[in-house]
Amino acid sequence: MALPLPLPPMSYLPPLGGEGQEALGRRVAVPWRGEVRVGVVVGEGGRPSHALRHALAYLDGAPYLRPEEVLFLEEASRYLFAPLGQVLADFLPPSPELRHRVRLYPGADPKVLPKGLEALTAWQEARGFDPRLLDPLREAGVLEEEVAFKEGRRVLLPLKEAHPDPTLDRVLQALRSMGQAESQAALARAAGVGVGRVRRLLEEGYVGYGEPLASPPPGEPVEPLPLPERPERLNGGRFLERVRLLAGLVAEGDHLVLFPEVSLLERFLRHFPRARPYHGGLPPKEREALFRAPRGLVFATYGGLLLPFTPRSLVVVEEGSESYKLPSGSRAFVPPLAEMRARLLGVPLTYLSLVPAVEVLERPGLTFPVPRPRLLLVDLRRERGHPLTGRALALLKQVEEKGRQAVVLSPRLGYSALLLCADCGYRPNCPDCALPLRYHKEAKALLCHQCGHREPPPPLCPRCGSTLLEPRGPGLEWIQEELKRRLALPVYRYTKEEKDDLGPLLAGKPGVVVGTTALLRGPTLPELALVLLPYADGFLYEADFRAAERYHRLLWALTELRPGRRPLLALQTYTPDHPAHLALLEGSVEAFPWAEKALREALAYPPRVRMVKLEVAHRLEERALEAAFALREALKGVAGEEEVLGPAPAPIPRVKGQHVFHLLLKGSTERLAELLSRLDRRRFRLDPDPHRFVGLLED
DNA sequence: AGCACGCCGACT
DNA sequence: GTCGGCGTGCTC
Repeated sequence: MALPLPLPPMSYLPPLGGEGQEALGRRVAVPWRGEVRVGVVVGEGGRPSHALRHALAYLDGAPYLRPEEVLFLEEASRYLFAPLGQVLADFLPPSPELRHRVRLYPGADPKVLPKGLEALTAWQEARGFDPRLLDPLREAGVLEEEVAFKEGRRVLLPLKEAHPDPTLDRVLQALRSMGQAESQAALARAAGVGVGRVRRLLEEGYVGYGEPLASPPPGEPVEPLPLPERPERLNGGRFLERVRLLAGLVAEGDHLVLFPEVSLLERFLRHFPRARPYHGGLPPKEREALFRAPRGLVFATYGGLLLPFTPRSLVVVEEGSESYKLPSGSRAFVPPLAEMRARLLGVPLTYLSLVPAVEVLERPGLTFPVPRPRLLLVDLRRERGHPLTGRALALLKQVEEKGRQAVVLSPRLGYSALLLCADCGYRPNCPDCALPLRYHKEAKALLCHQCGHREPPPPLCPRCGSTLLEPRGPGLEWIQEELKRRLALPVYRYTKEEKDDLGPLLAGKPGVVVGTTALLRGPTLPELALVLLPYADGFLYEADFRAAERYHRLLWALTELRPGRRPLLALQTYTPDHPAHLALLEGSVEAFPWAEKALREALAYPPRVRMVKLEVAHRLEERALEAAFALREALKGVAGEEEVLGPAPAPIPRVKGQHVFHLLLKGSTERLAELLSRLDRRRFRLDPDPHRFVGLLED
């Protein structure tokens, strides 16, 4: 039985009265450290080395997971170097709440009840009793327990068309126009009548309780673009062409389509009336319902991988997206798991994306022609003007004159202005992280974007006393202000945290939006004519080997910000001849990934070998370094020179008051498992497929 | 993960 | 003498 906790499976005896029943894949309630928790049976039999406890109850009539899903969990656990329970925790939808009642077995002597538990001669809700008192009774076998999932939330639904009584009919029609009501009182309020009227309708059978309605799927279907053969990857094309290609791949029968994030899933969903969404944003009931009976065309985020059905095929959309990386738990990167799932189910898998990930390049596939981007490279080594060069301003002026729209993209808030001394080069740092503090003009404060540390800016340079201490670097706020100063256009802001109402823009009014990459997930601007990156290199200067691949993918994604038309993409950059730029000028989505792949081959980076990251962190640098070297030491004689990299300080060596060191291990899954088995897992955190090297791993 | 236990250095 | 951080073992 596996609990959704970072633990390997544990053994229990079947629930009393449940002996001999099929158990594999069923959910069970079990006593766990004094409380009751929900787990899934992942195996049967075995020879226990100690006395086992009884599970309390099966929670489902039929298995919740099939043997196929259990096998997948086992394989994924091996692949991710994570306990099976961790994988379960990552992929299982959250369990509904438990209703747990207890009493003393009717035959038992009430004298066994300790003080305070006398009430247990009758059924009682288990919560409210100290689990530490209940557990001994359970152990002694005198506690009768009843465990089941709580009844789901039920809503009021109309059952008939009309009611002869006009007053009651008004209430009925109110419910019909609402679709459903939370409660009798809610309906009465909405209809402006007393609850008595609603109760009458209920008694007469005109309304009744039922499951909440699923959200209605809108959608204008597209003409499918069928292919003679099913390729393993499909790239390029326009967005709508990829939608049509997908429609061709999943034309009939059961299919599972994975998306990196909900916003992209919904963009596709508009064209697939047949598709059912499955993701964390759905009401739990809806999600649960699909999990219990998955079929048809399912559009899902990563959790869809555990849906207990065998689709005809799997499609992974935008396999290179960073959003496939789970930030916590097993820290899995999803596409390889999708591949594993398809292999175990014996069904084909297709990657569908604009720019192929380096990892999938070698698969047989099709790349469709892409409209050549309109790219303008502004060389910051030659052009004057900061943060906006003369050329950039001229472009913005054009947008203004023509009454169009522009997007100005800043590389995260973290790159907002730095406070720099023009005399001595002094730059204030965060006392807890080894990061320069960012100057936030609106807040008139220096902020650490990593840990949130905040301090007032010094009036003079603390090092040389100069008055020339001022903000430098094109931060989002600075750019926003500069735009407001130079343009008559309204300026909007769009970040993950702060989303201005873009209503006027969506209605076609002119304006400029300043934002982060959150803009890629935002609404489509109908009159978008210009996309400007005032500091394109900011996206490139990140300390990991995938930074360039990400940047290239970002540029291509920007060319699709306004499907159907091609806004001008203007980049202010110190490296105009970067291969990613050349690839766009060439109009090739594949050229850069191929070059990148060759580079990775030469350096023995993924995908040639797997790489895992071990992270050691401590408040004291000495201790962190010591622990990191201890890991290296433990591998001495076991691992070869080329299999271990580091320890090295993390790109940002101090985060949240902790000094961070990394150790990288390279090799096959089996080899890595062997190396990791030599190490004490409590001494480090593991990332089984690192994509970024900045920051601390989350739990 | 979360908890108990024991060790050890630090400090009122 | 006590407190808190840290390593270790364990959960069925």
